[in-house]
Formats: sequence, C-alpha cells, structure tokens
Amino acid sequence: MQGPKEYSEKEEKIFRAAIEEFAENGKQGARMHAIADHVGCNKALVHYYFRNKERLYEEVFDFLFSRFFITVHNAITDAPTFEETLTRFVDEFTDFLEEFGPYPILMLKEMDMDSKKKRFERIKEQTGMGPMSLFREKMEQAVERGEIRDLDVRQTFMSIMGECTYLFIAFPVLSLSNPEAAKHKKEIIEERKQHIIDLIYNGLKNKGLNNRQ
Amino acid sequence: MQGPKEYSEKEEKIFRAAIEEFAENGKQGARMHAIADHVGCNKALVHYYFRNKERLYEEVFDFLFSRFFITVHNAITDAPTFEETLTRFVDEFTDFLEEFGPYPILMLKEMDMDSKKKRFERIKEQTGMGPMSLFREKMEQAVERGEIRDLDVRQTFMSIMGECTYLFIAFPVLSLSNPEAAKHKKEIIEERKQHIIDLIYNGLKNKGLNNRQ
DNA sequence: GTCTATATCTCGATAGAC
DNA sequence: GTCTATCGAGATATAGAC
Repeated sequence: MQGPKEYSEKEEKIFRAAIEEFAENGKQGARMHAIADHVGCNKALVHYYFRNKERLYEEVFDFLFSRFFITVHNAITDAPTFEETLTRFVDEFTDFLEEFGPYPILMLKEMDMDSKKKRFERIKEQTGMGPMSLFREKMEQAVERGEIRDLDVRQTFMSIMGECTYLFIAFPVLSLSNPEAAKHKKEIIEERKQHIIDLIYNGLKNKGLNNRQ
Repeated sequence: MQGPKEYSEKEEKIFRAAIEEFAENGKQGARMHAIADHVGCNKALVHYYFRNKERLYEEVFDFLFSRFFITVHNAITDAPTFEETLTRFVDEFTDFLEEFGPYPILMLKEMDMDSKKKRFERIKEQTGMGPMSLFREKMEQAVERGEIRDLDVRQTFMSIMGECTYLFIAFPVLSLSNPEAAKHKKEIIEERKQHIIDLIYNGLKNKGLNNRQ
C-alpha cells in the first residue's frame, strides 16, 4: 500500500495506523493516542507530521476515496460478455473491501456536500469518465447484443455494490453463529464472490420473450 | 414508535432524540447536549432519566436491535409463491431502514461479541425461530416445488439484505449527482424495492434444465 | 421533574528539552 | 525527529436549588 504523497517510513506507518483507527471508530471516535500507540510512538509525533486530527482525517479520506474511485473505475473493462465484465468488477471491488473494510463507503456520509463534490470532481478529472458512465456503456452494449435485460443502470450498479459491501458489514454477526468465520475469511469471501456473480448475472440475463413473465 | 419499556412522555422524547443523535454521529460522536437541545430541555434531565451516556446508548442499541430482529422475523411469512415472500420481505425491511436508517445494521459492529451474543439469544427466545431459519424454510419449500434454484440460503439472505441496505448507505452520494434526491426519497425508495425484487427473483427463478448453462 | 452552576475528566494540541 | 510535561477546550456527570 502506498500513501498519496511521498511519506517517510515513520510517516507512512502513522498514516496506515490512522486509516485503521478511523475505519474502526469513525472520525469522532478515533483517538490520536491510539494511533500513536499502535505505531509505538508519541502523540506529539502524530501532530508533528499531520498537524491536527482534522487534517489527518482529510488525508485519510482523500486517500481512501481516490483508491475506491480508481479501483471501481479500473474494474470496469471491456470484455466479450457482460458476465466477464461483472465477474471482474465483483472480484476487484470485493478485494478492495477486503483490504480497507467497508469504511471508505461509509465515510461518504461523514463529509459535507461541498468537500465531497470538490473531491469527486478532482478525481474525475484524473480518471476521465466516471465509473457510472463506464458501467452504463458496458451495460448498454450488452443490452444491445441481447445478452442482458434492459434494467436501470443506476439501480443495477447499486445492487452489485450493495451485495459486495454487505458481507463486510455483516461479518461481525456472521461470526456469532460461526465463531471460526474469521479463520476462513478468505474462503468465505471467494464463495461470496461466486454467489454474487451467479445471482446477479442470472437476474440480468435475457431469457427470451417466452420466459419473461 | 414505542420505546422498549413504559416511558413517560418526556422520557420517550429524549429517547427518540437519542436514537437520531446516535444514528447521525455514532456512539462517540453523539453529544448529550445535542439530545437535550433537540428535545428543548437541559442536559441534566437526560442524565436524570438515563443515568449516563453509556446506558443510554445501550438502551438505544437494544431497542434498535430487537426492532430490527423482529421486523426481519415478521417479514418472512408464508405465501403461495416465493416471489410474494420476497416482495414482502424487501418491502418491510426497506421500510424499517427508511425509519431508522442503516444505523441499526452498522451498530452491530460497535458491540463486543459477548454482549451481542447475549442480546441475540434473549431476542431469539422471545421470537422463537431465528430469521435465518425461517428464511431457510421458505426457500427450501420453493426449491422443492421447483420455483427457484437451489442456492445457498445464507448467501441469498445476505444478497437481499445488502441490496436493501445499500440505498441508504449510498444516499449521500446519490444526492451529489442529483441534488433533488432528498425531495423524492419516497419515490426513489419505491423504485428501488421494485428493482431489487425483480433482479433477485429473476436471479433465483428456476428456468428449467435447458436454460441453465 | 426540571433547572443552574459547577466539578471532573478526556482528549487534542502545544511548549520546550534532548 | 522524537520525547515529556502540560495547557485548555469541550464534554460528561453531579450537586443542589426550586
């Protein structure tokens, strides 16, 4: 994992710890001393590198947000079938969630509209077409060649994102009925990917007029 | 909306405000004075009724958690087709999320395993069979009568929950590209319900051997 | 039950030695 | 760059009048 700018080794460690701490406890719940402890240094050093909590949070937010955006963007590629496009998308987005947890998604609530809009625009400039437009393109092509049904693009996009994200939200509850879930996390994640691809692709697939009620 | 115990009028108002405040800002981010302000009373009164922040939070958690559990439980009913079972489930669960936001779901992360397990068991006693077992029953019946495919129950359950929940997580982002989203929230929610039911049911439906690749 | 005033505490932030 | 010590803001919590 790389930070957004060039970080010294210590700085990088602090930044990583900050990502974890914010992800675990939210903006307000995060504790500067917890970040310091995790790295094995003093609070003052965290302030030395990142000035204050607000700036540190913003830097973490920017990093995660652009990572998220770029991941989703890159995950939508050309492929001969929409099934393959979907497979790659679910695969890469889930891997992203595995690395950073569902927090990058949940963070979006914590920013005021203006900041969000600004950051959104800035990243869009860097990556060209937004993820949604890209996804729309692939879906519409698949509809045209008769592979899938003509469903609302936004809704479908939300469905995929939701199915992927939910595993990581529900994991603590999953662990209740299956205490060893944490051990088999990798396996569970791979199973989940397959299920999502199967269920969604089947839901989208065009089965011809006589099969559509 | 009813509180878990018998509340006096004022107590109930404070409790409601607390739900909102915790939902908006998380456990640590919530402010006692914000709750008091919202009700139009003094901080001291909040303490008078609920002793301290920790207890208040736990009471809110318990209330939301059992509401969630009971909603999901009641939403899974007998119906001649699985499509109807699914429709009712998506409808009721989404309404629950509309009322309380995605927070009840996210709160599950904030409790330690032991408390969670205890609360889980307690509610299970009250409601009899857990939601998952109920859902399993309905799905297996539908598989037997050839209505739907034989997919993993847990996975399918997660898929539905995820698709429903995500709208409320993504809403702040939705509002970015569509500033009037907040105004049409009701409409958007109803559209989303329809999409979810359509996509999932189509994904589950058994199309006969020759249509299964 | 409800308020004002205040005590107590937690945590972010800074000063200053090394 | 890194630490110790400490300040000060802001929040929770309590005491005590009404």
